[in-house]
Amino acid sequence: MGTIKIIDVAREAGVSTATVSRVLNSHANVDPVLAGRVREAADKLGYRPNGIARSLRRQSTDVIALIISDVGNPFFTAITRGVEDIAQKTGYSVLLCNADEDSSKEATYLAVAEQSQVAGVILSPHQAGTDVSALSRASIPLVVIDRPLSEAMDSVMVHSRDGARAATNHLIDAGWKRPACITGPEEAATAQERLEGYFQAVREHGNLDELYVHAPFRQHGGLEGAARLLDSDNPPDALFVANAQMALGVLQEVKRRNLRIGVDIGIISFDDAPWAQFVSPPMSVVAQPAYDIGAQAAQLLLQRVGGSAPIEPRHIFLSTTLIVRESSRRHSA
Amino acid sequence: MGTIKIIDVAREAGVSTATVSRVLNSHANVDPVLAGRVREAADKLGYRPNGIARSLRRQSTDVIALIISDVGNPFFTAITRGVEDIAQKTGYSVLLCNADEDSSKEATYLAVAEQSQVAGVILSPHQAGTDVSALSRASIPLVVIDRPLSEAMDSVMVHSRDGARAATNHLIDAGWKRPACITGPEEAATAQERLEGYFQAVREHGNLDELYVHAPFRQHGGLEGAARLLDSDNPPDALFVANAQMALGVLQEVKRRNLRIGVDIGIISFDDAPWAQFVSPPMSVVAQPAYDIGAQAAQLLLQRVGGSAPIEPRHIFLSTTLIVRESSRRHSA
DNA sequence: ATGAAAGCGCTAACAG
DNA sequence: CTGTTAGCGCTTTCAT
Repeated sequence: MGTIKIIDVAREAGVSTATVSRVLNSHANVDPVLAGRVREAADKLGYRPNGIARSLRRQSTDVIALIISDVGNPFFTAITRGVEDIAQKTGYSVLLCNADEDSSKEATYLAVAEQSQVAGVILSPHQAGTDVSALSRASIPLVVIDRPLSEAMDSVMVHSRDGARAATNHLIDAGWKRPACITGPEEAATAQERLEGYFQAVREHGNLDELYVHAPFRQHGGLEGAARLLDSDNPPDALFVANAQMALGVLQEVKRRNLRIGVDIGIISFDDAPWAQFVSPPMSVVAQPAYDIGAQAAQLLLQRVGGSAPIEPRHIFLSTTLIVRESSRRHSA
Repeated sequence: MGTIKIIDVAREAGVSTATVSRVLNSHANVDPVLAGRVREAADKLGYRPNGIARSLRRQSTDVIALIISDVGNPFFTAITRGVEDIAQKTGYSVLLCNADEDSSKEATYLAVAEQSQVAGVILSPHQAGTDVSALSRASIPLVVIDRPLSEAMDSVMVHSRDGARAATNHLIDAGWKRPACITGPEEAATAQERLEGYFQAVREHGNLDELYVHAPFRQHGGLEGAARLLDSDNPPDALFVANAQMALGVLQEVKRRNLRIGVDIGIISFDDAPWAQFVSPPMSVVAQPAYDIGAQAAQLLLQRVGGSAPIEPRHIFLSTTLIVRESSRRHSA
């Protein structure tokens, strides 16, 4: 049973393929009678349009690709919702690609996006150097989120550095004496920015050591980072952690060492994960407006797709919010 | 600057398009010299294959679609990793689609999958009645996960009922007198199964009331479910919660009411989310082998895609693991 | 081993 | 308002 194509419908309805195409795409100027016959025929035969052929001909599709760094990170899934909500309103489907903090997977998805001629892509680049030239050559609009790209592009970013600085300052104000920073891998711009924010705060307070480690943006990264820091000669008494997944690892290691959070050690992390207020003690965090990042990025992208956007790249910056809960407070033992 | 196509490369290299195609697809029997010229030309012109055209001609693609019920649910993101790891090994890309517990979004993605002729799809159907006939008509292999479909299909499922029964029994054995169940929406088979498991346990113990509510598989669902149950005349003293996101909502409501977990109320939930051991007190759970579900599903699918699968649908059943932590233990006040 | 040429299924000029 | 037809860019027989 070969698939039914437009010509089969045409024959069944006694019209030309052009007419079939017209009614199926609800073009104007089609005799209602013929239209009826066509729809009937299509129904009867169970005709299903071939999207590939259509795309090839039209040179366009109505899907956008969202390439995120890690599906396991609630920050990115929240972004996803923002993108989906906006895209759906406009009739676009969003295909999610999990680059998994891996440049080669990212490159694969970028290639898939390019070769399947998606209408546009939203990307959180693994590194600033990520090569997106294929997209521009194919004139596929791109908006960059979370991490900047060396090339100028529409983007929506967060003032990570300020958030990190605020977090660290909060730790110091709360009475902790040796705050340290567990940040992401060196190649990640957000990791650097958060580290810089930490540096700023520490320097503002003078005579404080700069204590930090780089580690993967994952639970095990947080665990390892905490272990390294805590094993050092003059260990920190407070930790600023660069993302929620790492924070879980930190919790794990802190628990293993039987350290009392709020007494032996203070903790604050980036990202207000759904669980943050339920861990013990409730985790203080620097919340990012994840949903908005997604929504705004989608808006920017859809404007470009629709052609209603200026030539120059636009940059949107969003701010973080410091949410103080318990893990960062200091109580004497 | 029109896009470079295969014929441009052919001209540049002084060969036919057929030859270009052959070297680019590393077919055998190509003169190394010509092959070199072709590659050089392609490089020089910056040729990028058009995947759409290729797919149209080949009538196939190398991407599989994974349609999940909710990206925000760590259970599904863990499945995603399993699928990705297997797919990648075989050279397939996986496109993730978030149906968001919504039949119409699900239908949209099913249509996208069909029309873009993905090699196969892995789906966690929103309802048993989800219409996948379009896929079969297009002979796109499908494997169903998590929730069954009325049609016979390759599937990988979990013995939810047994897990639920074990969880409830554990609650009873721990000394709780009025265990209740907060399960998902009625249309979700997993919600029903978990409820049935709860019923089984309760009935095995005789003279226990059957206390339960249906609610969305989300945090707010858990919150609302807990509120309704706790507001009833003769409220439960223990809660079996049907998924991790709901459990967060339960925690929220329980906290709001200042109920002491382990004293005033016992809790156990489905799914061992990354945060489960860090909430206060550590959450007892029924763990599902999420990664394996994904990996096995991908294996099943890839066999069909490769044609190396029997005609009859295969069904894989995986078991849950009861992990007792603190939230389900009972201490006198 | 290479090239010519026929489409894959659809849409959009262009004619009528 | 409808039909004819020329491709979209690529792969793959079929000849040579």
